[in-house]
Amino acid sequence: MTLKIYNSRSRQKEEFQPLREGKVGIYVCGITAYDLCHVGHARSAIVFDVITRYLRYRGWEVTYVKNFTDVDDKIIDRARRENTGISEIAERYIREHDNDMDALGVARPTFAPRATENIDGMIRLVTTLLEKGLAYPVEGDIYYSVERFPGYGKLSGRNIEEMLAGARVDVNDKKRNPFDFALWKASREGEPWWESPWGHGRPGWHLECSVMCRRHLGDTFDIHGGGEDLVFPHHENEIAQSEGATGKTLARYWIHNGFVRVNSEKMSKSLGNFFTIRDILRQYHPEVLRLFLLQSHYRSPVDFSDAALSEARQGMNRFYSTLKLLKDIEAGGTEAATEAAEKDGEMKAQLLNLRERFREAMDDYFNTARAIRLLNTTLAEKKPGVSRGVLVEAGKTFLEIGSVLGLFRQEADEYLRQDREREAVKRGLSVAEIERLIAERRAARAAKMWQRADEIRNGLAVQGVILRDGPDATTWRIS
RNA sequence: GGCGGCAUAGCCAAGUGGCUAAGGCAGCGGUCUGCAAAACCGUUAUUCUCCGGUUCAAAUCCGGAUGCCGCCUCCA
Repeated sequence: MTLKIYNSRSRQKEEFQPLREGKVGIYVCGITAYDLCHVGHARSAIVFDVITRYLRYRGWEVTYVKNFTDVDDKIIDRARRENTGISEIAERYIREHDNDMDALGVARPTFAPRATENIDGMIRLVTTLLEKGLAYPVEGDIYYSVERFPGYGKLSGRNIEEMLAGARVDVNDKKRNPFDFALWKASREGEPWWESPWGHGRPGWHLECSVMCRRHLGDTFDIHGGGEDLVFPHHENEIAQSEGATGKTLARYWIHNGFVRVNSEKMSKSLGNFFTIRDILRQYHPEVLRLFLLQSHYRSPVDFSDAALSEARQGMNRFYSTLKLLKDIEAGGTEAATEAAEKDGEMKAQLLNLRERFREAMDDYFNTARAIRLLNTTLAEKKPGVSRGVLVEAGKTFLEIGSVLGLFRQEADEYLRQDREREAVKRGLSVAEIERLIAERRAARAAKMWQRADEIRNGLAVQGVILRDGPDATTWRIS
């Protein structure tokens, strides 16, 4: 069985064959550290987190590189506004980014290089491009000459003439062609600068990625990823720089994730329709956000809304309720499970099948939506008639698959407790008050005062508190 | 203006040539329960935006229409 990857470059699914036996190198464009990350960044991070987890699950040794852009116009602007240096700004938002990613359960990459740590490499690359006649200097700036690179546009499926015909290109008479882009910019007064053969200056945005991926992964590596919006011009320019300099293919497979939308529009800083990761994590468990995002295929757009998250929360509760049930069964606390039962064979087959079908789904260019459906389908398979041992095995299989998707990482009891407390707080309910009423109702029930008991339950139900009478205790959750 | 993507039930969403079109949420009926909840059983698209075409066979391929979105400027 082979893994199929949709390659943006060829616009079709291709069989994945790593360059080096048993190893995979993957580079993903990270963030520009000038503000808090929003749900769009979360999607990209989670998608590539799951991709690397799956590649590892499949047995490859993965080197995962994700960079930080820590010098850029926006960082400079922000530093100026806050009257501080760019490294303070970058440092702050890299830290915040890491906090958010940790909270989301996104594994740290193997390497997380920063642009400013690679200035020497960038200068060397620009020098090579100048020597090869692919770049030219103008007043301390160095531009890449897109016309000198024959393959320009091959990733995004454009050609220079067509784009020129479409107009809407910026006016800059320093450039020979409007699509030429800055490799190196002369620093103006008050801007950060580095010493270079062309005077004091700073790197253009695309340059860092060419340098950092090459440094960690070599001239040619397996997978290059990022958000859909990076296809043009960022990745196109990276190809021009890297392939122009080395004469070798930069990345063999290009993976681009689709956008998060809000009311059918792209979530973005400039539109102002974004939600930061931490805003969302105040309202929902990280795995709810994860489930929500992974329920769609990574290339499809996904519409973000509170209703959609709330729905994902229901799904997550269902999973964790089942995991709790399985755990209780393992602990021997539930009478339902027997030691051997007639449906064992069926369930075992189902579990074996689940692993296989999970792999099939993920092999089909990381179809997490299909994978999640499999979990749901398995959930629906009858528990009665299956023995304790097999149910315990089922729980383990779920956790195994969950570990690839980054789900079910928490103890079920703890998850459910946190969920109801979070939801109670969101609705302005007091946990202590709820529990007091439950105690009162229990007393009423013991005395068979059904009317009072129902009054309390209905009163709580109106506020969204659903009670569940168990054999020895009453538990509650928020609808 | 150029290039590209998407359209499947009340909502979300998989399926990209052939068994009865997955799954979730919501809804409805039932078992269970003091009443509930959970769980379980059953049920909810003769049909995939529309119109043509190819084929023995299409949600799936081709052409056209409509609608929505993205990239072309910083963007995950």
